[in-house]
Amino acid sequence: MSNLSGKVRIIDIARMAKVSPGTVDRVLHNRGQVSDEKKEKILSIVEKLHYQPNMIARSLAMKKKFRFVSLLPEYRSGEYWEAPEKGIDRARIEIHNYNISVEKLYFNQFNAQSFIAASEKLLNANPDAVLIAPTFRNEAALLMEQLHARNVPGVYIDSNTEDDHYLSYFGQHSYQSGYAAARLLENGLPQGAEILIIRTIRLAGTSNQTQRREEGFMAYFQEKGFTDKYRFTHVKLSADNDAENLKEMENIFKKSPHVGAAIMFNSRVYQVADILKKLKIKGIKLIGYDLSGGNVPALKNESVSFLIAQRPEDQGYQGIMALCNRLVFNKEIKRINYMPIDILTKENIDYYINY
Amino acid sequence: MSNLSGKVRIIDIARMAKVSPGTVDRVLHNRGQVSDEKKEKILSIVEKLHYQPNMIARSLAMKKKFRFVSLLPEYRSGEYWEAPEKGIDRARIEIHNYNISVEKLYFNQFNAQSFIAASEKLLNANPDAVLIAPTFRNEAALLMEQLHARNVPGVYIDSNTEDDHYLSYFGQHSYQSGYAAARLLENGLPQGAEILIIRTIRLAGTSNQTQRREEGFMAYFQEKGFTDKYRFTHVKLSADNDAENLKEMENIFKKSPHVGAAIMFNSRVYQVADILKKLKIKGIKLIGYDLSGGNVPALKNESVSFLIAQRPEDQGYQGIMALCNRLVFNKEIKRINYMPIDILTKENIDYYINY
DNA sequence: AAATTTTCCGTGTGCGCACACAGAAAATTG
DNA sequence: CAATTTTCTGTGTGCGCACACGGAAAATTT
Repeated sequence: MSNLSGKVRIIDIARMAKVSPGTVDRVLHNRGQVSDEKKEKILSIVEKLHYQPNMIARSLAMKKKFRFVSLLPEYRSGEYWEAPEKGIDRARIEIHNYNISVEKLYFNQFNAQSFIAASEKLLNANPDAVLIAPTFRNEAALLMEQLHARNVPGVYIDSNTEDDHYLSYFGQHSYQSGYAAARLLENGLPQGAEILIIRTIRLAGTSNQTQRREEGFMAYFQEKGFTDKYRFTHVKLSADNDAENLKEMENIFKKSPHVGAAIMFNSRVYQVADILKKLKIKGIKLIGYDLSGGNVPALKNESVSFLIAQRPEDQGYQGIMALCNRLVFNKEIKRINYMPIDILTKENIDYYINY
Repeated sequence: MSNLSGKVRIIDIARMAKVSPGTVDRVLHNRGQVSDEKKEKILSIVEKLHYQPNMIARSLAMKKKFRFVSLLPEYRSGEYWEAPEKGIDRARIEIHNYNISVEKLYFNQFNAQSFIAASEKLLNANPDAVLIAPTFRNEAALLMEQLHARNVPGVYIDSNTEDDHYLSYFGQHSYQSGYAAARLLENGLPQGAEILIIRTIRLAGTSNQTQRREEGFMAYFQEKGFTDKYRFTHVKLSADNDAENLKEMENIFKKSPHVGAAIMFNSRVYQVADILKKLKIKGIKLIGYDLSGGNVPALKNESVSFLIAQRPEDQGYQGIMALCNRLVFNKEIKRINYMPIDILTKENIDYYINY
């Protein structure tokens, strides 16, 4: 080669194959119009020299503009879904010079109809790639199928569906995270203690995510043969009626003096912490999920013992980057990407915030 | 603007300021040779339009080659220092098209002289930026000072020194990680239990890293007023004499029947797990650091309860990327970057490996 | 065998920027 | 005021690649 950096360029290959750069280009992009003879010669040289296209130059030259669209639940400041969006923005800034734009669409996570409406908008936007939080699984699968038919790659974050039309998934192994939570909860718990499993009643039904977590949680005790060692009580709280929730919890503690721990599989364990505080009940080991909203102060003031987190910002970031790697850099993308199951305590949480 | 993407280019600014692109270039790079009048006009337009140079195009055009050099301890496969190097390699591949090369130098982490020798090699290599694991703090600080005098930015990973000539640091808050470990160890431990604090004797003396961890660990018990609640026993093990270590531990357990937990602040807790297994001692809560070597199987077979990890791969990756961002993209770099204090158990470790 | 179509291939241009060079304008000198 | 120096500014080239265009060579048709 005659270039300084020692990197193989198209023109190097062209010269070695005694053809023009244009011909090499045609081979590399599979655009045909090349005789088999020259094609094979070029490919063998590409192989031998381990040619790697200079992505910098490629993206500078590329005329094509990519349009990414994300579809996430609406949120208010401090809520869970702020984090994935932050990750998406970080990715956007990083890749916007590759002629990639990222638009955002939102739906109401308690209203399937709004998801459907947003889906339509998304399809009309004619995206080159999409990132979806499939809160409504069936509707999401339907959308993904349509995208697949149009050859538009899509990634899921947070949870995935059972259809196999998506390019990639970034999220937690919900079952295993419940299993890990069980271990933390059980550690040091006295025999015969009562464990509260608290759910929030929702119009839309229990999410698949929290359900799998609960399954994993229970599996721990079953596998260890601890189902008789503790008492499990299921509690249902309203999503909005605080007064009623207070009464409900008061009743439970009246009936059960041996409650040792409680767990909540969604991101609102701080509400339970609040209730316990109001009832002046102490010494209950509380475990919840995610860094959102009131959970951080609750962990810091020790009313919550552990939080299980799932790197939501990374999910957004990596989801977008996967699409970029696929479309722009033509890389292979791993299909299932489980995020680490982060265990947060008062003592280490500071190093997870804004990391 | 007349370009499609809506991005401001140098030529757009030139046209608006009624000058040539070359003049704008001179202003942007502070190369002088521009009249104050035009300079100010150009700068005001740059400001108003929020001009952001296209880094893609810049790096394609840039003639300058950057030479990064890393200085890490030598290691054998599976050992701790394999991870940072993996991160460095990942960064290297990602940035090699920006005309950045990364060379690696090594030293023997038990021999200060080898660090000094490697330092000399490093300086002779005339690097544009360096990444250093300052195992030998004084020697590292000296090296950093010389680099600083030559205007060569350097980052520390793993631990840092007290000099202030480094650009940035990526590593764990050792003290706090010891504090967090204490919390995990104490949870569920019965009153009066004995806690073993195990060190490895080293010729080079205790590393600053493990010392700070131990300080944080002890601080937890002091702050909580638990110093009398438990008994603390310090144990010293040889770095190589397994037979002697076995005898030493056997003696300890003969004398102390109430050992409830043990902690080791370096990455070799699996050795203690081995010893306990040979002595057929069970029910001891063992806590250690890092995912290296035998620690992973020890955690998985439950002979170790918790491992504290510090994302060594990320340290290497982010360290190199920081240098790249500083030199190539001229970005501001955060000086102190504490890595999350990851808490690993049998239940979540799988999702940290190869993440 | 000439005309037409199809297959194949080389050349040229531009992406946005850095940087070299030449040349114009202004300032200084004699 | 001409000659020289200094200050300033515009033009041109290339980084490695994608892609359009035009045209040569071969294959096919008339």
